[in-house]
Amino acid sequence: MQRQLSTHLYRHLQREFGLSGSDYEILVNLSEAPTGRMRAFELGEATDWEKSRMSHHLTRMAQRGLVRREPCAEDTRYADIVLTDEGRAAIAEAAPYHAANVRAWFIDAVGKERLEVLEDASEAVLVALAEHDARAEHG
Amino acid sequence: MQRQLSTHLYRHLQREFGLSGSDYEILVNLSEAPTGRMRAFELGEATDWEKSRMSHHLTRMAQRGLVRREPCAEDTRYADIVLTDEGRAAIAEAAPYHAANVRAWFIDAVGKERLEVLEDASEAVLVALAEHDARAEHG
DNA sequence: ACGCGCAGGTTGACGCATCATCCAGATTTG
DNA sequence: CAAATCTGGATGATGCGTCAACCTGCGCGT
Repeated sequence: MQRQLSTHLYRHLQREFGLSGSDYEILVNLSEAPTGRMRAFELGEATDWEKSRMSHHLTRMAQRGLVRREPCAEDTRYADIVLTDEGRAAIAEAAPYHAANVRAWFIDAVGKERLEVLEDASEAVLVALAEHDARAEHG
Repeated sequence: MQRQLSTHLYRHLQREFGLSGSDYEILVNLSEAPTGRMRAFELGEATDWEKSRMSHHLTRMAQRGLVRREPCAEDTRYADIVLTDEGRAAIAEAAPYHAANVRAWFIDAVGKERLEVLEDASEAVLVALAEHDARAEHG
């Protein structure tokens, strides 16, 4: 089910707006940032991606003109990521439709009560994984 | 959560047994087939993959010696996919550990009651997607 | 003051997934 | 019977994600 849902969601984004799910995630985070600029590792925390994935993806998005790397004052060696006008336009156009799809296909289909159960279940799985990691580290 | 769980599951398979999640899925299906041989499109139905993904993946698995394409009696133009000894050994070794991980990290963590709710929810999402597809086709 | 570790980030190689396109043989249709 | 169509499948190009290796300054210990 998860696969089918993601496939539908991302296919829609791709066909209607030329954005991948990953593009969308980055653009949303950037557009929600008050200053409109973030460091790569902040995006990493927000999206929970590996740093190398982030770097590769930002490179590709920069080539398509959605995003720009801009030298960051105060921290010589690193760069800020900033939305281009094009990037801002893309997310503004896509977001309402994507949100509507998520609501129709997932949130409404699942319903409020089951959604709460699902949140608890997710939490429980994450706890189980964290416990396993903890054991692996010092075991 | 779904991403974290899959990552853990597949990382374990990869590191301990050198198998990807996709490899595993194919091997399980083949090893469960009474005759030990299946046509590619049967595997496609069982896994719900696109045909081109199947073809590419079988090519890679064949190169690694897990699987073999064997001309199929009765149906000249197509080929059966058969497990090699190596493939059978790989799945026999990996399956118990993988199943244990799925149980510990997912099934037990979620618990029986929540699991049932989750099944209903999945079903509801699939219905919503199917309805959308139906509308799109003749609309 | 200097060396060294480390956090943030980049790069290259590789495997994987999708799309579009093509192919052969079988089946329908005119 | 011939032409269009359908089915099962292969292939090439391209984008994505991971791993391993590497680079670069900052900060810490001595």
